[in-house]
Amino acid sequence: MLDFILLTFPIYRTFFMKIATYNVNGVNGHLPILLRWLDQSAPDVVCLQELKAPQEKFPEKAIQDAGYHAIWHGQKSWNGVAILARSGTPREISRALPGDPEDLHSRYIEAMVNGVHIACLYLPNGNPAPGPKFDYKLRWFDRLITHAATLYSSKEPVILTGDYNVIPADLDVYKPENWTDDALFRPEVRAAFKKLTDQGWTDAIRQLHPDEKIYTFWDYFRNAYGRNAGLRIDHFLLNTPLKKRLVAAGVDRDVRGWEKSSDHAPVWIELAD
DNA sequence: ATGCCGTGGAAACCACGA
Repeated sequence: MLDFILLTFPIYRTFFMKIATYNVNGVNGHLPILLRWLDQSAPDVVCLQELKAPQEKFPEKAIQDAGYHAIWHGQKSWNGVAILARSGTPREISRALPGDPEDLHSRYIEAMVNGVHIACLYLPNGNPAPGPKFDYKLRWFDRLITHAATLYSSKEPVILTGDYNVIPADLDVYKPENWTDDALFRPEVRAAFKKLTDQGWTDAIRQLHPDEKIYTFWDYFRNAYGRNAGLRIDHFLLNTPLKKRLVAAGVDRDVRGWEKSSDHAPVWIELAD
């Protein structure tokens, strides 16, 4: 009943902040999808990954016209992350994950938005494993764990969100036995995710939906979406001050079914003010 | 089980994604 009231009368929605993460798989290639989703879902804050655009080719005007201020860290061809906010330009804190000045991938951006400290991340895929790409993934994960410990101890509201390229548990993959050797599911990677969450972070989706099969990614081929052969790899981690404010979390699953969609679907949470 | 699809950039194929 409370849900009915809150969702039915728009005025009540203003008491909540809706924050989303979306791996767009090409911010220009999938711009129409992004704009359609922004219009329909109207999140207050959005973290984007896989812009696949250099700094100067981010579609700033279209994003502005949709009602969002943005900061972004682009890169030619690959990676690229952004934070969008309705309320004003996010106050940027960092655009690199500390710990390796040699790492030039655009996979991390951090900002203050509406009093919340938000880290938007795109963790390396890591395939094939084993190999140099998998090593890079594990090193990147180590740096994230180190930095997350610092953020966690700050006591201010903190969100770590984005595409983690991690399947945390059997429940998060349509057929676990097919993924045992994959860089998204290997024991080292799941252990790293556990080490991170053991700092005290709350996995928002699992907090509110502990037993539900929920996916955020479906492969483009083999009719993966039609068969619901998906993975849950896009996550929201919240620190203790925000855990108490978490009122809803979900996946805009239908977006993945739109013509010319990204292979990921947007994930969102709602926080009480 | 598999890059069978899709993006971006360079070159009319290749790297990369998960």
